[in-house]
Parts: sequence; C-alpha cells; structure tokens
Amino acid sequence: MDDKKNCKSDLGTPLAYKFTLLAKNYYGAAAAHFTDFEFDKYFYVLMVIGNHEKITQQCLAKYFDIDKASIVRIIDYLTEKGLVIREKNTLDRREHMIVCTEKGKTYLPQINQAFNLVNNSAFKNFTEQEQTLFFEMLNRMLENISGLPAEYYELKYVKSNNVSK
Amino acid sequence: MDDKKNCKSDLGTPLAYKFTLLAKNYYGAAAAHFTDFEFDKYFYVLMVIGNHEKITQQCLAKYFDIDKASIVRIIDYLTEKGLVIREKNTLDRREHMIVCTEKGKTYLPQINQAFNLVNNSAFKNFTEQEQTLFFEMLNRMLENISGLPAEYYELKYVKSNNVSK
DNA sequence: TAACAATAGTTGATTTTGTCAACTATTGAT
DNA sequence: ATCAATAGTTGACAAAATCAACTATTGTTA
Repeated sequence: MDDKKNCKSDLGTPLAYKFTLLAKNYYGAAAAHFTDFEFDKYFYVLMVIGNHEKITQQCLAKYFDIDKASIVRIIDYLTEKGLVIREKNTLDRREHMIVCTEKGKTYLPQINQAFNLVNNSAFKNFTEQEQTLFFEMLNRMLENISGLPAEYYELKYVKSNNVSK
Repeated sequence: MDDKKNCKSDLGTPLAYKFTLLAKNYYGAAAAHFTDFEFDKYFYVLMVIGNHEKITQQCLAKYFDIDKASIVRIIDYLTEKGLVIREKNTLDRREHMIVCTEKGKTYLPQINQAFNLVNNSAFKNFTEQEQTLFFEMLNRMLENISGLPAEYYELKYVKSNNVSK
C-alpha cells in the first residue's frame, strides 16, 4: 500500500479510475482558457463540427458515444449561441446537417490552441516518441475494450451501415 | 482526416476525449460482471473501502475528487445495502470511519477479479513492459495535469494537512 | 404501388448526478 | 472562553443521461 512509486500497485486499480481523474483535470484545465467565451461548454463538439463541412447528429452521437437525444440538446445549445446551424440534407431529408457558422469558426483557433496547450502540459517531460506511443496505446486499448475496430470512430460523413446501438 | 492509423492525427484532439471514451467502455465492460449483485454501482468505492481497515469520508472524497456531499450519498447507499457501516472515531468524534462489513467483504474477490479481467482485456497484446510503461505514463500525466504531487492521492488514514479545495 | 420496417431527429418525463449553501457537532488555536 | 477550522449532513437546485413515444422520411418487398 505504500509503494506509491511502484506502478505494480496500480495493477489492482481499475484503469477507468485514472481515466476519470485525468479527464476531469483535463477539462478543468481547458475550461480556464474559455472563461471569456459567451458559451461555456461543448467546446470540443464545436471543434469537431468545425473540422467538417457538415456532419449529421447521428454521426456526432456515435463519435461521442452518447444518446442522440443528448446531441439534440447540445446542438440546440450551440444553435442558440449562433455557433452552428441545422441544414436539411436534400439528398436525405431525414438528416439534418450540422454546419459551423462564421461566428462559430472564429472560436476554432482559440479552442484548438487551448487544447494543444493542455495537451502539451499533460505531456510535459514526455519525449516525442513517448507522446506518439501513448496515443498509439490509447487507440489500441480503445479497440481492445470497445470490441469495435477503431475505424468505427472514424468521423466522416458517410451513410452509416453500422448496427444501431 | 483519413490518416486513421497515423497517431499524428490525434495530436489535435483533446486527450480527455479518449479518456472519457475509455472510461465509459471500461465501466460498461466491468458492469457486465456484476449483473447478479444486489447493488449496481460504486463497486470500486467498496473495493477501496475494503482495502482499508477504515477510512474517512473526507479521504474518499479526495481520492475520488468529488464533493463530500456526494460521498455521503454513496455511503448511504452502500450502508443501505449492508456493505459498509459508519463508526464514530473515538479519537476525533467528528470523523466517521467507514468500515467494510463481512457481507461487503464477500464481494471483494469478485470485484477484484472483474477489474483484473477488464484490465487484462484492455491490455490485450500489450507486453508486460508496455503495461508498466502505460501506468507510469498515466501517473506522470496525472501529476502534470493536476498540478498536485501524486502523493496527494495516496490513500491512507492520516490526518489531512492539505489545503481544503 | 401499398405496406411495412428502418433511420434521423424531436420531445417530454424521469432519474441520476453533481453542486452549493446552510447547518450541527466537534476539535484546535489563541 | 472564544473563534476558526474540520467532518459530516441535509435540502434545494441544476446539469446530464436515459428512455419511450412520437413525426418525418427513406428503403424494402410482396
């Protein structure tokens, strides 16, 4: 119990405990960069939308692994703030394509920079190789644990032929 | 955008996104092992309590980085299920020592084993060295990102002399 | 082509969770 | 003796996730 520096002691703790702590601290650190924004959440959602010309809500739901109903409310919020809009897809009028507005786009560089800064401080004293290795390990682990190929999380606008969850 | 196998593409994504996905999938996988239990959450909290003779609620709040009010409700839940009890600390009667009951202890091996199984499947195709390295990286990152020394999360029953959050 | 299943999105109800402030009891410091 | 700090509790509240039912549209198939 006192072997705090011996990582063997971690083997009995669920990995998710560390992941949860890390995610919490990460978002806490990131939020400090966004205090002067007129919106106070869903920064990464906006970034994902902005990185695509257009994207469906289903796609976002899969990417973030959350219920489509939650996506509706997130998009409602971002729409209220004037950061995105919903456009009917003329090819399939069931779909609403989410598009980043010009106003939304003005935030993207700051958001991107903030995440890079937090990433960098998380990776303090990591070599380039270690960083690459770490990401590679995370991806492998995600494949292992989700039972799904990593491509599942590939985020493009394609007609989904995955079984719905 | 199509360089799915190139981890460089991850450098622009917040680490916390991956951590959140991993934690979610991890707990999902773990929960499958606990379907026949008569309680359906806080497995790891019980394990932490069981791994200590006694532990205060403050200690748990710090370890899990959540509000002490939340801990109250978690302990209420575990107490209802007969898995833990609160004992007044005679040395400092403000403190309630949380102690795992005999009934609670009967679950510990199964919980421990389940987490080990999920850990193992998460680490599938990881060498021993990679596993150790991964944990070591997580710990370093937690130090980097929390700004707190890792010992902060050391979990023993000691009078806390940390500044309260 | 009519009927039906599946998909995208929406809505409302519910539950869960986290957070906050106020409170009691107790201890420690001056 | 007084006052500040700590451990825990409670109630109110807010944010978030979940679920089922619903509309609209598309795809399938008999």
